[in-house]
Amino acid sequence: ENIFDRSRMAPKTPIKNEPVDLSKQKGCTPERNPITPIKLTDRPQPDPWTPTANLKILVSAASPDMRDREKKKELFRPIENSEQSDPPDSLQYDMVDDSTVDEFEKQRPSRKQKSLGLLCQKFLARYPSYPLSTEKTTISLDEVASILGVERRRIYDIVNVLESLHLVSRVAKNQYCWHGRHNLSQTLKTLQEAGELQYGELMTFFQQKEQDLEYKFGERKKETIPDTQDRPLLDFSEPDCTSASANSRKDKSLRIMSQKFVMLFLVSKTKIVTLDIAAKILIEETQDTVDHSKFKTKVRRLYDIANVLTSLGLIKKVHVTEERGRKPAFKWIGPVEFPGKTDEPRGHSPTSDPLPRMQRGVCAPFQICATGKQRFTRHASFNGAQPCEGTRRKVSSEPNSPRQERQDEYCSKMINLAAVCRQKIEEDTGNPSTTSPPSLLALPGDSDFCVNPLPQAVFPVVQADVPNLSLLNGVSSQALHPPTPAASKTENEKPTLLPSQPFLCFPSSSLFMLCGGLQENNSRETLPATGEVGNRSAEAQAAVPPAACQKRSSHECTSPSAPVDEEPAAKKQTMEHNDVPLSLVVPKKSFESPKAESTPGSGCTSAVHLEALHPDLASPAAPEATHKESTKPLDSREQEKWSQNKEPDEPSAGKEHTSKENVNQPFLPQYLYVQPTAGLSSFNFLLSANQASGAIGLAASQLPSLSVPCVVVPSAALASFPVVCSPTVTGPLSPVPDGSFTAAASLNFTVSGLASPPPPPVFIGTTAVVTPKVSPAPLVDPQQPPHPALHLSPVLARSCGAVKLDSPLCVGHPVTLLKLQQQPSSAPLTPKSIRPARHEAFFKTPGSLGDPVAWKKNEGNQTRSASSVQRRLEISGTSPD
DNA sequence: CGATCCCGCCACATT
DNA sequence: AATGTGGCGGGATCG
Repeated sequence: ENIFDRSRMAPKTPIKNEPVDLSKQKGCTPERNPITPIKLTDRPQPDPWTPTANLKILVSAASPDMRDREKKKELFRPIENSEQSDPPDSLQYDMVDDSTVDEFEKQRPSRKQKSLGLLCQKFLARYPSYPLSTEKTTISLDEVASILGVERRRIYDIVNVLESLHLVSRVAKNQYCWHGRHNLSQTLKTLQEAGELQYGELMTFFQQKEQDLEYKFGERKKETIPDTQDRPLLDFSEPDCTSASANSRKDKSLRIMSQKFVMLFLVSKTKIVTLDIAAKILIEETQDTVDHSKFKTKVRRLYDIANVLTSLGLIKKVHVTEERGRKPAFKWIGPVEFPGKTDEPRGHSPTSDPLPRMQRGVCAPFQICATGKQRFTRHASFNGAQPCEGTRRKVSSEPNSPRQERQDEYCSKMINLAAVCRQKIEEDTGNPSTTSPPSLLALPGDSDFCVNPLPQAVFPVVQADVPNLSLLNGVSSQALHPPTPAASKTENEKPTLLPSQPFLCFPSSSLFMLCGGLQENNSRETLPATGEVGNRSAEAQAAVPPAACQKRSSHECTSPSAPVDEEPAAKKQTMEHNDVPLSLVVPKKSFESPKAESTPGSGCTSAVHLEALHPDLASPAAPEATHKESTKPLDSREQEKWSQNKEPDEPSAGKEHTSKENVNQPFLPQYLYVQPTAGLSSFNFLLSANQASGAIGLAASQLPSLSVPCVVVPSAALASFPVVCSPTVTGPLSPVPDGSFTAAASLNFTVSGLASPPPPPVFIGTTAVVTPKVSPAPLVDPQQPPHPALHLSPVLARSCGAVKLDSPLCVGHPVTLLKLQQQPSSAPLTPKSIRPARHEAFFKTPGSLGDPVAWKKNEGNQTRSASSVQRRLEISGTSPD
């Protein structure tokens, strides 16, 4: 029947006249209904039992004219209900009862009948799970709403979730395109990958924590990255390439939330996620304070999402009994493996690039990049991610180290994160547009960065991991790539598929540690210099309200930070506590806390956060590359990259600096990301922790531009990408004076000329090291083993079970270590210290780093602006393809 | 009484 | 300005 409707659905003219309507109206006259909630509507109409008839009517109603929801609701609703439970209940009110009604009525409303889950089922029932490719089904929201007898609002809830899984995509104003589940596995796969990056550790942490801590080691699964962010990496949906913009608003948090929620399941070993944990994890930001209310709201939304997912047969409700008692939870009952790829036991298969094929044809949300068409989406949530075609640069530093591969990925991830962060920041600051606004920035460089992977070292080991990376890369790339490559000429970029990676987001907060290492914060001061350097950046700075930044920082600092010192213990405790809604904290706390300490000097304590990222190990490229190549029409450049990746061996990259030896040791590459706080808002820096201390300051002068350890990104312009850098060796920490550091950095920047003329967006220095304060001494405290672990990048974690322990921490709050930890942390830092942990060091540490990373920016800015337009256009564009 | 989550106000975006 | 979207949370139901 539905189908029927559909066919007809076309806007027929409203038939209002039809008999039915009349009856309805009668029954439902608004007057009464409005007030009395219930059911009047229901069965008021006597008429037709034939559902179809009703449908028709409804449909007609749906037509634009009708749009009144009220009417519709009332009218329509009945239909569905009637079908199901026919009893038209309605009525107790006599009036209503037309002929048949009578007794049945009462039941009506049970809430359940109106539940979103049921509604969703009805909705899904209308469309084939696996529609023929040929037929494209469009869904009219109005129509559906009327048919199902609900308000549109509810349909949005459903559609948003479906959209997050790409079962549908928005085509136009009130219209969605039904894709069915063809792409579902792909989407899930993508989400899984992204999820591992984002939440892997977290989940592990939580879950384990509950159960045993021990295995952690063993597992490999999720160790990856700390969740730092929440961003929707996946937004594949639209990779608006250019746009980036997007996003401005809060866009679809429901959609994003939905993806994240799904990721949680996919990442979870048990495949069971409790609501409270999900809520905690999903509450992004610094939640600290987490208001109870916020938590509550989050949970409510999760129920909405869960209802839809349940209807899709992807999850089911269960209860978990834990210490505290039984908690509501959901279990994933959907596919675990995803076809497209080969899965490996562990996980990823080489095929990482899932996207390509399918998507293109269809409305496919994701991909696009290649074609450049993409666009549907509205939100650009990830813009940040966008890759950029424009320009990327690589900086290479270290070529040879075996680990480079990882680095690449790592870099890419970072990049992604940065993008995300940027967005976030924007949002936070309230300056939504920050990025975009600056037209100036528009230059490619500004917005996004891309990393180039170095070709280099490869370890056998890596392979295992690789898959993930690759996947990620693929994804990210997709997302990233802007359709038009704009002018980047520089190196090769990959059009779409770069191996780029997923992104990590850094919280707005200031500092992060990536991949373990020490770090320091500082920077603020330095920032200015950089700012100057970057012309645009400067502007950007101006634009960006420092205040905002600070504000944020302050918040963070203050509230959440609280417990710092006792990280370990405290954390654990907290973890355990978590019941409280607020609990989110746990992770974050640790997070912040460290920073607090660390920053002491630096002005804002709050500002600095550290996080560890782990680079992915795997050399992503190979498998992917092949696939991709075949699949997409990538540019030669991409291929080049690929090739490089594939053949990591070659050192061709030539990077200078790092000594391989150093490299060899698997350090974790550490980066520091400094948020621009106060005045500096404009730039973000990343420093590699690893490098020798001196490096930074000295380096500047000494080092060639490339070598620069730090990266500065103009925050404003870029939108805040935070980061990125190549790690190098760890260095002892010399405390480098910030100022000096800065200077150096700035110099490099300039010198390097990296900055593309336009904006000097980003760069990465590899070599240098910065580690100021901490004593590098690797004294590790025996006692604090954990910390070290923390430092380790997630990667390590993977590789090493040991690390894992900490991982939780890491995940959540990698940061902490910083100050306090020093020792401990330091330990990790030092290669030696690291060593212990790393079994498979290579993976873990990208340490060697030298990755050449290239960043690119996109022109995104401009593009972004177009959002609305894009939406519409997008589709059209794609379709042709 | 806690778990669920319907309902729809209302802000913001798009037309 | 009208309409589309969708965040959000009060408060009703369910169990």
